[in-house]
Amino acid sequence: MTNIHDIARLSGYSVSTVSRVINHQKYVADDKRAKVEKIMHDLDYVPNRLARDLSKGRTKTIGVVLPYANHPYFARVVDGIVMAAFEAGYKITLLPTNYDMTVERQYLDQLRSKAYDALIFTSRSSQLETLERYRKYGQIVCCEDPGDDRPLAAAYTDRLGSFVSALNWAKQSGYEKMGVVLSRNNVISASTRMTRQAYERVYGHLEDRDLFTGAVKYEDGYRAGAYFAKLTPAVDAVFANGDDIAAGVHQYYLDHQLTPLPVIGQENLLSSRLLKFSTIDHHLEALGQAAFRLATAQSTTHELIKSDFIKR
Amino acid sequence: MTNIHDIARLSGYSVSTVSRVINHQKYVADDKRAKVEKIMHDLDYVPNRLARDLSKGRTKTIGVVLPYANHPYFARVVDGIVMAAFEAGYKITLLPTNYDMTVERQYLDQLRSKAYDALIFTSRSSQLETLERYRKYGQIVCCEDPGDDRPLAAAYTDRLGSFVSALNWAKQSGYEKMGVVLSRNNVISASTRMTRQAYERVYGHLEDRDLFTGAVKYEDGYRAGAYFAKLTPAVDAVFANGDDIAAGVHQYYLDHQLTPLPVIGQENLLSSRLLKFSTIDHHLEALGQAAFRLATAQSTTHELIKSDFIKR
DNA sequence: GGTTGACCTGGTACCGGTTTCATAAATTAT
DNA sequence: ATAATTTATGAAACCGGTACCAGGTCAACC
Repeated sequence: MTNIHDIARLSGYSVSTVSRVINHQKYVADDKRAKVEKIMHDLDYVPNRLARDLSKGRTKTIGVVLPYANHPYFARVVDGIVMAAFEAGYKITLLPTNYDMTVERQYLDQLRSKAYDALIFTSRSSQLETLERYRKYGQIVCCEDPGDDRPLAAAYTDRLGSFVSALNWAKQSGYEKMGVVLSRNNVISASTRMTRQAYERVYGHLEDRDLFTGAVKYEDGYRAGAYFAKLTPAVDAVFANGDDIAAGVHQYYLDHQLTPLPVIGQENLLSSRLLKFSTIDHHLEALGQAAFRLATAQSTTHELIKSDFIKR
Repeated sequence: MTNIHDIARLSGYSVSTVSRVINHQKYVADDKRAKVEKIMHDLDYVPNRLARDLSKGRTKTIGVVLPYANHPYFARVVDGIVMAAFEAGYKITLLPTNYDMTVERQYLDQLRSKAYDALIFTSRSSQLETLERYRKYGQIVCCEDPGDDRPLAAAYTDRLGSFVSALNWAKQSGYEKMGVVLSRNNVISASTRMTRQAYERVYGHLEDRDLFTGAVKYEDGYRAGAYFAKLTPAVDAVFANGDDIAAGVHQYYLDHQLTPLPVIGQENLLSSRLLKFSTIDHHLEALGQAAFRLATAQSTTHELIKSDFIKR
């Protein structure tokens, strides 16, 4: 493989000069520049990116931590990140965790090892304190509100506000008893925390029996539908953590000739449009774009993306 | 930033020994190994990945070329790739092209510059010849059948076979006139080529007026629905290049109180299950996994993933 | 007792670039 | 005419590792 020294030797100039030509810097005589460029072209030479990155100490690569790739939420966020990164000439590496803290830690160590300039956590299993400890090795962006006193950059949607809007609307629509579907029932998940908080604000204490957890996709929603269909006292409507999950709940009732249960979903996916139920659009592409911007900045700014409640 | 030389100096041993400790090689005395490990730990040392990769000449990173990230087809393929890569300790970088050949060329040049060990083309705009020319700089996998005599690795679904099955079923079901929806109406797209081929085999010549092109998402399908609703002579059914697009066609007819038009989609997405129309499951995750395996091998093997036609 | 081979260690070239610094010539300013 | 810049170029250190090779110790084997 031909390298910069070969070009230097063959052209008769120094590597410094060749480097200047490669990087389009000034202070190279026109004739020499032309000659070096010709030789580079003739030898089919391309500078080695690794050597460059090592020398410069940055990779122009950002790692995106997510549980798994094939989920509408993450797909939309990633799309926003990838688009913004493309515009800015950055590369995006996907880092799946499957919610494994150990794996997350490995990615944080890769940040330490300079494999990425920054990490974006679209979801996390580790404590925020853990992320903060790695802050000194590179920029870290998380996609939730980490609280004011935390030295982390953050881009997040207005979960609490939009959840409260949605639930208020549900209450005013006459749904007295509201069921809830969540993914992870733990305190790490911002979505879970905000849902509970909004629920308490609007409906008061959330009874365990009105809550179905462990739902990440349509089939889980279908199972949730089966659960709620048998529940007494019955719920009047269900607030789910995603449109496809809400669609599952809805479809279970349809498939079993029950009176359709009103559902509220999230993300404004195709399923909510097809089945015409209300949803919250979190503008996840915008979230991704914001997250990318923060990843390339060095601040610890927080950026709020407004969500829209879509009544159907 | 502390490096291997610091560790060597502070421990009193050579960089060779430290390197051996880092890489868990034998031929290091236990006491020295312990001392070096302690110093590495105390100094919070992590070896620099870039330096390592440069020295080794490989990155354990694979670039995945796709038009854009937020599309169910690519999301599923990428998911398969990412999972397989995770298992194998590889990293995946997403390379969006927006169908721009110039951008594709840039990614090929990045392969040349050793930024990736391999490239997977889930879609392409360039000619196959172009990809072949870059084969010598690294492994290249494409997700379509490149033909037997081409020196490219390939993983692809049985498009032609499954399309013929689907269209045969449609014909036998009494749909005499079949409309078709496609994305790109050019010869580069394997999906387009195979659809036309299957159509000719089952229905004969595809009339231009029975073809709607430029469809990549639901809204496009809806527009296609509007087109077919006005078409005379009308079509009896529509074969679309994706479930969400088929859903759009279907939904247009529903929304306008027309007799629902039978549609056949692809990918077995949620929309086809909700609206209960037939579809083809191309097992895209399996496709992604196969593509990854080929990317890390050095062969130019072809791998066919069987598709399933799902009648509904 | 000498040869063999496993074990241990360090020196150093190498991967392929960037960047600082020194030097000198050509311009420009005073 | 001289001082101060600007332009042009190369030598060499540096980024932070890996890997080959040489050299030395020590037990086993013939």
